[in-house]
Amino acid sequence: MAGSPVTLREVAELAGVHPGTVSRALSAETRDLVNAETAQRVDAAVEKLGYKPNRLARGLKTRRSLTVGVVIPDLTNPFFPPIVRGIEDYLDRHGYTSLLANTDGDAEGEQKGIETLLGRQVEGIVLASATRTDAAVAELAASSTPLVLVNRRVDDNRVAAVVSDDRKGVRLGVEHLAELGHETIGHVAGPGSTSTGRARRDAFRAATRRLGIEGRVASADAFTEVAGERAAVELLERHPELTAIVAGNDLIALGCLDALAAAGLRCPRDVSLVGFNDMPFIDKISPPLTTVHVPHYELGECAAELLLAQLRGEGKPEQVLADVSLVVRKSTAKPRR
Amino acid sequence: MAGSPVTLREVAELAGVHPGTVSRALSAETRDLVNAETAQRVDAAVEKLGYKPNRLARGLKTRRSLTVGVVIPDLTNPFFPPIVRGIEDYLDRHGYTSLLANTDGDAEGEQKGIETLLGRQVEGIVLASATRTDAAVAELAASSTPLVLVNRRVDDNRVAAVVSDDRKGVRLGVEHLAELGHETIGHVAGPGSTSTGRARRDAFRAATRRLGIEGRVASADAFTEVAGERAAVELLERHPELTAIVAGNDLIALGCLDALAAAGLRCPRDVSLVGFNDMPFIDKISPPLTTVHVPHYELGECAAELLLAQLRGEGKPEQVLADVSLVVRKSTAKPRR
DNA sequence: GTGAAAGCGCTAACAA
DNA sequence: TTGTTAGCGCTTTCAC
Repeated sequence: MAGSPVTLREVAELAGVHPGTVSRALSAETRDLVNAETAQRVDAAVEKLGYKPNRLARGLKTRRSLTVGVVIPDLTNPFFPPIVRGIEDYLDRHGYTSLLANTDGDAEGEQKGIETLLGRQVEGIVLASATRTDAAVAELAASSTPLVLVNRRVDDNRVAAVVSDDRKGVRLGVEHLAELGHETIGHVAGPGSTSTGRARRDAFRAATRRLGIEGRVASADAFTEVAGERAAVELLERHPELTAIVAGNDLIALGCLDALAAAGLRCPRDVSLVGFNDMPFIDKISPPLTTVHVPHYELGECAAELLLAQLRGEGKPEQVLADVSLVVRKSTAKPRR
Repeated sequence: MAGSPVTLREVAELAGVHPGTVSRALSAETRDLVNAETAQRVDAAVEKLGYKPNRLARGLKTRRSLTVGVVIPDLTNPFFPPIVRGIEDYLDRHGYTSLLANTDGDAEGEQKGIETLLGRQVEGIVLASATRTDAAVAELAASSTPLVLVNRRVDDNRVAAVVSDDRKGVRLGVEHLAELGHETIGHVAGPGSTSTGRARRDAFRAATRRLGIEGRVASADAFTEVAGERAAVELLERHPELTAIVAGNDLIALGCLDALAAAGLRCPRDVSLVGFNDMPFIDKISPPLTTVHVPHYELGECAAELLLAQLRGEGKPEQVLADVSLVVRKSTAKPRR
């Protein structure tokens, strides 16, 4: 059925015109440079032959691959697929394709991923794995490759980023807990090397202080369930008086749940728990997690939009803050008397 | 930092040799055709200039894009990311890259996705969205594009596929329930248009018959929670006597849980439930789901391996059956007296 | 409005 | 062992 691919040259022959003319007739921007009748003849030939332009060849000539790279820590972390789809759907609507790279959470993997993508002639990169002082990101930003960070940012705020409103999210969580009557609240922070880990921790400190609540902090060294559990165990040992925990994200919250269970504590009866992200399926766990909802898909779309704008040369790097909201489920309750 | 990309020509100039020689020196297969000393000079120039070969150009010449397409229903379905990573990791180790396409579950989306990928000059396709009589798949298979199906197969068994052992999985589930003492078991099947939906339903019928158990079947029209719930509601209404359900997959099992809750039934106290896939986080729900474990990641790796073998011209299309096992958690128990 | 010709960056015969 | 030449499939000046 496919045979060997039809080339533009063959279309030209069938239509009885020069290859250059076919090229012009087929490109939207140059189509009106060609006689309407000729253009139709070309269309007919294209149709008849089932011609599909070779994008590699086109890219070679135009020096545009119509491809962008997407760097994420790990596709199997359910947090990322919605972001990726947001990016891909947006790109798709604009004729672009994305290439994915997983870093598996380390700087080396990130560097390698970026290089692979660059070797594939991506025109720009959306990166979700940034650490606050990310060397690879700094290098990219210094180069001429358009770059947009998503979810996490770097300290240098000249690099474009679309992130969720960490400060507001945590504030909402703490306020919710305060309204329920909690007076001593713990926070299992994500790694301080990430903007999200740091910003949420700072926001936690600020919110508790403002509300006159006792805040206790422990740090997980990764946004994972096991790291969250370790930190939560420590937090609970040091501060058995706390009646609620705000977790650095949902995965860490899962770890907190493990730690609570291990300590013989029930959630929310003994300790209330608030997550961050509202990742897929987190409403199915037991107890359904009260968490800060982040519009993942839109985050991705927005990042893709910013990137394409940069590629078009429009608009300089920009920082976008996505709004968040608290979704109250069953992991929070009044503190036990 | 990046500047305008360094070309092979510039490397040649710096090394004082012909571009052709550089090309030879840089390709592993032809490297020994060139003087060791010259080769080193080339390496030095490459290093100095930070040369990165342009894969588009190479692909244009060699007619190999080193790219394969991956077609899945929806990346945000947590079932697929592990498969995709298995594919990508394998490809990566072999110098290939993958391009992703989401079909959103319909034939039209699939057709469109395939076309997009083909337009991107993919050398082959791994497809996870096949229906049993998939027209797009048939067309692809008839063409010369290497193709490997994963997870689901088509009725035509000449097309390569790596799928899980549906028959065994369901048998394990039914046997487990039988051992617990259940005598009337329901099955909420997935769509009969898919190989998995059909095979599991057939396996259910066979297993119940063999064990002398009453089997009751209802069909969901999609592998989703809502479709599963609808079918389960119907099943429960028609057969209130059943004490256990085998779901077509984990998402359908989630729907069954909803239906049970709506009917005021508790799991596993009133009705036991077995899923299929053991997808990420399904062990976190309430109650943790007893389900058939499928090695997703390995499925992906295996599919990628078969595809690359086809690309090398080795081995003809092959059918691979991945082994499964039952993982017993908390959603199954003895039937209530 | 269309043809001619050159060339994107690379590889692969063929010569030398 | 290395240089020469041609060309992958396409776009884009430049003439006509």
